[in-house]
Amino acid sequence: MTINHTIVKSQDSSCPHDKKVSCGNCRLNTICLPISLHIEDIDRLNNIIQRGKPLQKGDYLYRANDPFDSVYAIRSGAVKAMTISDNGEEQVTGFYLPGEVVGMDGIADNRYTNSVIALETASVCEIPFNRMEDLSLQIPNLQRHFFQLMSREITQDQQIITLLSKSSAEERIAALLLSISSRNSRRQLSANAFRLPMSRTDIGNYLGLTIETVSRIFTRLQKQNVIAVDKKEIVINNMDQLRNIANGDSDN
Amino acid sequence: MTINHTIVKSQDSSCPHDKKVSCGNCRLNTICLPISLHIEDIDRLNNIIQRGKPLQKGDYLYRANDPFDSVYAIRSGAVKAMTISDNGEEQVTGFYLPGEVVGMDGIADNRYTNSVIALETASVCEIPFNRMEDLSLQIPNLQRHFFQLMSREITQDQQIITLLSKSSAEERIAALLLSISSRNSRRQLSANAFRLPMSRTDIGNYLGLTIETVSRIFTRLQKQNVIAVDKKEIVINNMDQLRNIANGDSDN
DNA sequence: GCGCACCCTTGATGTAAATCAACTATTTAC
DNA sequence: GTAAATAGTTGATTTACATCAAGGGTGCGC
Repeated sequence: MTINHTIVKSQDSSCPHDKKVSCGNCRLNTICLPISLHIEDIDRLNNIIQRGKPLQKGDYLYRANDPFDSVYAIRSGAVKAMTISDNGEEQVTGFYLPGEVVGMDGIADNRYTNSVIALETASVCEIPFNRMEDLSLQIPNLQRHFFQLMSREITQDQQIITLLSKSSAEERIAALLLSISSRNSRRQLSANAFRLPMSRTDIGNYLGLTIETVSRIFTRLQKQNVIAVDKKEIVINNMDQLRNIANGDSDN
Repeated sequence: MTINHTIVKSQDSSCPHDKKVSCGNCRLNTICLPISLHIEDIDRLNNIIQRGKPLQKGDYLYRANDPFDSVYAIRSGAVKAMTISDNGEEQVTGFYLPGEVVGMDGIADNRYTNSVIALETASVCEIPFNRMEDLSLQIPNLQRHFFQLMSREITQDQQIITLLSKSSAEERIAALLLSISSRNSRRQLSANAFRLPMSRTDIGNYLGLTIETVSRIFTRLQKQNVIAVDKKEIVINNMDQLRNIANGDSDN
């Protein structure tokens, strides 16, 4: 466990020497920070960020109804956010990969509405929100950046709404694979071969499908030679066709 | 037309004398402004807001891909937001009633991702976003307020995701009716009797259902004596049962 | 190294909502 | 005021996915 955790960290975090991790030398900073931030501003932001909070698979980063005080940038690994509805059913509301920021649902009512759980060993940068707000008053670019982050979360959620409202099971799966692919390539990882950090159950829950349907779609896409599936390892063999499928202009 | 428009305005806007409408005397200001704002701050906000832009039914407030520069508070009437996906299908992403703020999807990329269309005669308060940002640097409560507004949009979108992912047609319709009911009551209007501003087509599109299904569910709920439907007029006869249905603990 | 649990796959059957179709009511247009 | 278009309802049929059921892999604990 500890070994595995260390390995992940040294592979994925911005710097092999843990104590020295800072926003200034983090290779994810083009994703998670405003590009236009001055060096001295990055330092000021870096000073309010708390690190060294590695999560093991299944650990909660926070739980729904916990009092809100921070948002978190994922530094390595992956997490899922989920809500529990009145009747006790879980709904996965998102997957968050390195460079992405989670927790903004908590701002509205000063309580998180989601719980966030590590899908694998993960490390995060905690950004205390009050301090970030104060700093935003002095660094307009930072204020703008957080407005943009939240706006992007809104537009992404609306894309999921469209997916759930209008798309077939096959289209949903294809869209999820493309989303992960493009987020990987933004982090300079392969767009064509990657490991899914989440289970089939999580995928089904997120996309409004049963686990059986998810499994069948993976099998079908593999038979069509669009992807190759080996457990959680995915290879996209035909990106164009996968895009066609996601867009519903499939030829079947 | 003009007559109808004038009537709506004098009924629904904060002040019968149009020129004198201001945030300070608007009866929606507890909904759309931070409660803790000082009077002089309200004036400063009021000064950047642009009014007198009444929309007729079917008018666009803005279109997807228009450059973003403002968010809009609905003053009277109702609007819908919708996106058009790659394959040309429309998806209604939200309905906005008086006191609610639309347009925050545009912040992320400086372009609106949604189009916003009036469902009936509607007037709006335009809030130029750059000026609001500048003002936010001086009024921390205003900055916080916008973070909260956007956070609330996120949590609401996530509720829709859950609805689409997990709920039956009947549950979806019940949830929409309850949502409109509670938003009406927040504006001191009846929670039990109201007029739906949107068509069956819009409802179906929003909830991921066909128009036929929407119609059948309305009929069914009426037969169960949960609601009474007359065209767009809705009366909720049994609020508790409607809530039960929305929560999926229905007795059928 | 064996057993148990969990995750995933595959097949058979059921069902809620979509689609297809016909009709009525309401609004818009001339 | 009548015609045409638009919006909504209701019924018959189809279908995509859920559900039910069984079995296979893989990994973890002892």
